[in-house]
Amino acid sequence: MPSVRITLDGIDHEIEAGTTGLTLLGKEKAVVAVRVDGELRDLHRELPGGAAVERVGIDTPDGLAILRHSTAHVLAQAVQQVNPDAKLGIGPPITDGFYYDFDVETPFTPEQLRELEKVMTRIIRDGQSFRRRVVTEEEARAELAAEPYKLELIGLKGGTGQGDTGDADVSEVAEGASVEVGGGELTIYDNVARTREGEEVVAWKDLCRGPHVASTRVLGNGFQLMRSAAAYWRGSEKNPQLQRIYGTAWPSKDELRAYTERLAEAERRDHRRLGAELDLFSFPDEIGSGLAVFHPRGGIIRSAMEEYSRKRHVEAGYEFVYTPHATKGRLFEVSGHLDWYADGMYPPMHLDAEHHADGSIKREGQDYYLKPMNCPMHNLIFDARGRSYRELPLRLFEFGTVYRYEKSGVVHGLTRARGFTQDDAHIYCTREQMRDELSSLLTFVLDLLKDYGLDDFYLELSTRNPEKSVGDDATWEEATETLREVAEASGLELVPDPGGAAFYGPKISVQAKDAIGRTWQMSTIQLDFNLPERFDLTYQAADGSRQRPVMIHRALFGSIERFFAVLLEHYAGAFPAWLAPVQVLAVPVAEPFNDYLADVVAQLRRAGVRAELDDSDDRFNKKIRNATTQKVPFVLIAGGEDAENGAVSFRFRDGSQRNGVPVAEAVELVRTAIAERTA
RNA sequence: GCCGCCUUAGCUCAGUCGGCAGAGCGAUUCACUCGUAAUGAAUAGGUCAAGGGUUCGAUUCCCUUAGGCGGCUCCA
Repeated sequence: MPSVRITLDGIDHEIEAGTTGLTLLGKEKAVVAVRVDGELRDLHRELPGGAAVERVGIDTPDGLAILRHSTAHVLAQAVQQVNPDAKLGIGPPITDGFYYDFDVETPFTPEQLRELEKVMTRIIRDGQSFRRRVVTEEEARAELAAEPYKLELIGLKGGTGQGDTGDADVSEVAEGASVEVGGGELTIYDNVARTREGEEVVAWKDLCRGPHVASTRVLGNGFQLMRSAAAYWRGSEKNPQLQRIYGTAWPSKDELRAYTERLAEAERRDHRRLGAELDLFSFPDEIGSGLAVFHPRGGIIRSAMEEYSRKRHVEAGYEFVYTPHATKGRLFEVSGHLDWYADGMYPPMHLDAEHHADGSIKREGQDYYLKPMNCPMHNLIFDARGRSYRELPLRLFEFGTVYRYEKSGVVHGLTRARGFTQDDAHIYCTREQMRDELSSLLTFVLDLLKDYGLDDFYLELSTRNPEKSVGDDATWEEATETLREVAEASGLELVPDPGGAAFYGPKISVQAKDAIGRTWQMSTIQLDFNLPERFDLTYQAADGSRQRPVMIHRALFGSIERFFAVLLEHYAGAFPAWLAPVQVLAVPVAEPFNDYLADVVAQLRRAGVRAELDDSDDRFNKKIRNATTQKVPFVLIAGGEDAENGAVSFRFRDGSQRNGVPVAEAVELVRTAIAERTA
């Protein structure tokens, strides 16, 4: 056999011509594929001479994607084994798992998922190998004649590229924008099983770019089917819905367990659950879907959040305004909202129409709308009188409540509500001021978010969607570039979001990671040259000319309700003392010390602390337990020993204690922790 | 809006293959109460989401509506 040279992870190797990844690396169980000159390949394929070969470990992002994608294939095989009439959609890997879409007569039931898991386990134990085979378009069409969706994918790419999503960008596929057109050749993967006689048979096949793990055995350590749901074919609601099965897959059972534990933790932190447990807010059916009421405890947290924000905004030179919740439609015609977002607005209330007895119109009525955004009203404040360049930047701030008619299926607790309050500001400035204003604004935003306890950020730059926008290219270009420069100067990671901008201008959004690693879109900063134009806003410049201001839209929390939910989940309900609804709970060791502690509570309240005394009939240990489940930051305990010494004992939220603290010192300790937001 | 699932006491959930409904926590009352996560007992609390249909009889089966949950689409 002639030999060829390759490099393996940078080290020179001499191998026999025709050696596959499997022969070379088959003993290394953690290697699921190789990267040959930068391209991911199956272990079954030959390693070409001169190639730079790298191991792809099962724990790497690529390795996990391959593992999950292969598991998706096994799922599809299982589905078709149970139900040969099921037609295949696509089955890509996604974060932490995979899905596969099927066209089936009836949706999958949870029982069927358990059954499918068993069938999958049998396939996996069977040790089938994934074998890649290049086919022509004609061959693919012939072999997949019974798979209409696969045929559609073949047709989509004009005969080149790949069919299944492979490692395709899932979001692209979901949007149906571009089923990946990579590869240049069509491939089918055969799942080859071996009979007892040692004969190889093709158990199943699927159009797919791959790559795949070498054998189904690799998948046996940690997969689970999670749920089923409907999904539109190629992500468009104009298309039929397929039945999607979601699954997860991991290299080991421990990792699978860690993942399910992570899900359980997220569920325990769910703001809807904590909101009820801690008596913070609710969504009464009587009011309507997506419209929250805040209970006293939630209310005090919210007001503490708002109060601190207000203070910081005053310091940063914002002025406070108030605007109504409803307006005549004309305002949103001028702004363009009715052109772009009428569907997302509550329908109009038609008011003031009068009719003659014969039904003819005596007076035309007016359409009034609940406001979905505050900016048009702020523009009217700007325009209420002539403005001078000396007033700029003019920063108008409002906790402005807006109403958006969210579709029924998308309403989700406080994070996606139909009525919510934005911490909304609009900054009017000159073009010259714009850059400085934006960069100080970004600093302000990040500093403030940090004060609320979030500190892991990245930025997203949302750029123009030509289908949904107003204004000319040059203006958009200038606005976008300015934002980009400011974002890049921050030193934070900047992720592009093409087409994600609002109709009037591009935006930077701040994405924050919470305590368990989920990211949330928080603040948005949008640069807008268009609304000032539409509202014909002007100021008088130093030379006496009339100039058009630039407008910056910004919200830090986005929506207070949503930010509340994010913090609630971030802290798992254990708010820092400055936000906690009850900051101190005083617990007497026994009834005779109620009065003593009542006096301590009174002192705390005088110091501005939200303190309560637990003088219920519960026994001492039960009171401690109650304080713990309510996640009170400071529990103050007093019994005979403390009372004699004019002291109290602390029990902190982590269970630690500090006993015999003189009352004055205790009050000071609590007061300081709250004022400095340190506990 | 679309698909699926769900709705039983304030909360979390049992249960009835169609025959006037149960637990734990919580609440109320009484008794108990001395050092860091559950004292005991009693009591109250439900048109089994709403409306319609099938049936001798419906919380249970069917239909409609509302609300919730999980996805999809959407998210200015």
